Amino acid sequence: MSEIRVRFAPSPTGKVHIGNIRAAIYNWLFARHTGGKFLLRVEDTDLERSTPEAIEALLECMKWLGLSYDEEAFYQTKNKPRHMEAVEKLLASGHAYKCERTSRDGKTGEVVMFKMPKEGVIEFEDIVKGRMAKKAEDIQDFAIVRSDGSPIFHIANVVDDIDQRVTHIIRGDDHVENTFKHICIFKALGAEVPKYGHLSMIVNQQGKPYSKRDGAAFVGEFREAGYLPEALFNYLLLLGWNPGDDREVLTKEEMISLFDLEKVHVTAAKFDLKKLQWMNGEYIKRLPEEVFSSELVNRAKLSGMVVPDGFDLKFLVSQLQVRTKFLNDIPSQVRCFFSDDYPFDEKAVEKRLKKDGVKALLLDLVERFSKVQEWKAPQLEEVVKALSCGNGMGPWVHPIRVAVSGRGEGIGLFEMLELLGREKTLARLEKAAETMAL
RNA sequence: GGCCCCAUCGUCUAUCGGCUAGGACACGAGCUUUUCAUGCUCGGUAGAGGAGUUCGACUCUCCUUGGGGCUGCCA
Repeated sequence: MSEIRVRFAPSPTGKVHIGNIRAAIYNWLFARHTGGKFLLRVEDTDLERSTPEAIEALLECMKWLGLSYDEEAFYQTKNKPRHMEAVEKLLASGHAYKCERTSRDGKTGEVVMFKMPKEGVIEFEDIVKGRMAKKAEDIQDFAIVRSDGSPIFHIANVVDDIDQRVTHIIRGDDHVENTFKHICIFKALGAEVPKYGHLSMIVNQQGKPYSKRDGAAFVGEFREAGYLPEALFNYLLLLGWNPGDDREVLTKEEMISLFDLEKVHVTAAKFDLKKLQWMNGEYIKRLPEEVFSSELVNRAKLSGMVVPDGFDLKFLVSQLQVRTKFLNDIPSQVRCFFSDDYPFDEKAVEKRLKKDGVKALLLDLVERFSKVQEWKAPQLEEVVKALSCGNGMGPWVHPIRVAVSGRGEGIGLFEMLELLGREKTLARLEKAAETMAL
């Protein structure tokens, strides 16, 4: 058995759809699992959209997800001579013919048509869908060369697959019907027909193909929203495949060794953002502390913040990492630590500070906190505990939090105060008492 | 219209004829006697409908219904 070779063949349009990248993921895993080659073919025949920028974006996206490809990237436009060579061959052997035609959008001219067999059944064993069959008579002859002389997808795709010696074509479900046509081209060209595996589509809640109207649909958008590539990769993989047991968060090694194309689902899967979000949180939790830490510093910097001298970053990280679902949430979570210019959440202020007695309470706390010997979370907690007389600390905790951080949520309150330090804490409590509390 | 494909909790799914139908997300309740989380415990919700094959069907067959794909000088 010869080497397994699969390919990912996107048209670079600037944005990579999640359905498309899932096909790439499956191809990649299949290649890595079998020890075969994962090839990249850029189907750049649409000169309008296939700009260098679009190609760059595509490569960047694959790199981000860790979809490393073998050999050199193959550019479809560069293979045009071979496409036309194949067309000549088909013309010569009677598998194709020229004919005058008018296209849907009114173009008239001579095109080359592929001649479908008029009888018999075209069949193939789809690795994910099983036996597929279609009567040849149900498929019309179809164009393979435009009136302007350029080769059409069907012929280009098949010839490229022959030239790249692709053994397994793993692609979206929307290509099943094309497969019957393509098989005929392979045969007419005297080439070996590759194996096929068609992947179901990712659909929205209504069961329609998932598109940008349904939310983030392109890889770049998930990246910008603060998703980790590993989380997106893992989630997309699970949309139509599972290892056969209850494991869901998998390492790349596990994915590679467990992946089985035959166990990929035939049915369309609905995209569930909530589960992806959960998955992302799982990956953030698993991030090495120093990686999360530098990510935090970077994002703070990008938002115009600097870590103050002597700040206990490690402590902040330990508190923040478990509760971060999106890397993008980091700036708003750390602002109150790195800057005195932090925004106040209207609702939180209204609910916690604009209440009778809060002003007196905050001033009282300033008194009590200023007497604390050691500025550490447990000691600070003692102060509030004493005030609450063993009842819930809620009435004290909430106003303090809003006063010192501007928000109704965040890391543990006393850890927060410890990180802020005595000086800032007291100043902020006082200021809130003066300016906002009743 | 024609052709092809599909059908288990709200969602992703396990089950390759023996099921008291399991897990995860989401949701609800509780605990961790401070928020928000994390963690843990508990809970509800599923086999589209109808025939058949079989001792036995969610699993096999057929029909109905529902959904999707394709039907381009797009890819």
